[in-house]
Amino acid sequence: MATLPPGFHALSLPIIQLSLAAVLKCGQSFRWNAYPLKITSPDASLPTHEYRFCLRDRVVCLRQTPTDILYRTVLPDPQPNMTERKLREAETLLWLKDYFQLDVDLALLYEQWGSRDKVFLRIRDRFTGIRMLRQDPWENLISFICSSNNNISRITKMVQSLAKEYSLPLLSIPLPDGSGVEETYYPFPPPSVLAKPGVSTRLRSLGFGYRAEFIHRTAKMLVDTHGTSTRPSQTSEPSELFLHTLRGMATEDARAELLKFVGVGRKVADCVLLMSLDKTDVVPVDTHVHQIAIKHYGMKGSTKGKTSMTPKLYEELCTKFVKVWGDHAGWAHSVLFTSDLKAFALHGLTEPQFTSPSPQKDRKRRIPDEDEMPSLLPTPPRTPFAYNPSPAEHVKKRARMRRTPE
DNA sequence: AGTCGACCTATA
DNA sequence: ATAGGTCGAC
Repeated sequence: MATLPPGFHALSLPIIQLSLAAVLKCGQSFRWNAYPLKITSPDASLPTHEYRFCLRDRVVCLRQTPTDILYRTVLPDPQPNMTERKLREAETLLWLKDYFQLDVDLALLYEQWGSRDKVFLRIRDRFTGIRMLRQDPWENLISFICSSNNNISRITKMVQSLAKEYSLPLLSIPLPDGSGVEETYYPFPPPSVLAKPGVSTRLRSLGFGYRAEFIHRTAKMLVDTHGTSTRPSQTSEPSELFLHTLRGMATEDARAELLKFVGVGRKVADCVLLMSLDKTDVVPVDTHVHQIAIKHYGMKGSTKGKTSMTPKLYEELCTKFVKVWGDHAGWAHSVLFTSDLKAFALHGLTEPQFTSPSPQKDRKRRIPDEDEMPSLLPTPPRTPFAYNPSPAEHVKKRARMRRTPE
């Protein structure tokens, strides 16, 4: 590290402990912005991106080198004096350590997961530095209410528009690419704001769909139960504090509390438990995780015909993964999940690049074969269950779809 | 107690 | 047709 960019401080941290690029865009938090930096020379020791996140009272900017996290605090005007700024910078450092849970030795966890699980061994070197964030429970809860029947890119748009619609702009600063264009940042709105009348109608018109009512009603439940104190503008509301207290509860009790909210089923509750309530062993099971379990961990089910996610099956999958990975099973799950996301992304990126005729005669949108889907590259062992003896129904449906080319 | 259809919307 | 599901009614 020769010189630090203006305003930045360095926190020594091997990239193996944290990969910002992987962690901030893998569907844990939906409110980080990533900006490419203009590259003058292809130097691997220089950051390629800047990442920004808007907290209640400041914007945190991050860059990463192989050996350090570079961080910078941006405060709204008027700019405080030097001693005050030092204080804020110290707060940001504390926030970083808490948010990224830097007390947890990720290299050690990877080693343990690898020794317990051969499947994990195959991917660990290609997906390093993927750790669980320690998010704010309120924001996390609302974000994952948005996640039902939804994909990451739309969830991201929804959460961002929620902040923009219901929070005042905190500050504006230029993009880091030197273009001079300014971007405005909005904090995540507190429960009292989303509990106000008319919110669900507005959210619907913003494209939240049936989740609009869930969000409004959940916010209302919280403020009706815990009240909304006259807050001196920059502190947490009672509802938010309540959600924080779930961290001190046993997993089952905390889960029971979360399940009381509308739009919160087992899957969403488990996401919140894992991502903001310190329940490191909780594995949120979705269709994707189910597929991974079938393909690589010998769980029953077919990789094609859709098996419905019954509560019983959900429990079975949970227990299975906890048995495989141990007390940080939820963390390990996140690594697997991210590697699988990457596998999908690769298909989107590499396929159109075949300029020369590929050996497979380019059918448009051909379905990837079983073996190329998983990110677990080096020949995944074909489990007895991975083969689906009767794909007939699926094939038939596809054939019919093709017949309407208009 | 399990199972089933509806639900907003965008995209492979 | 499905995306990291949940709700309400059998």
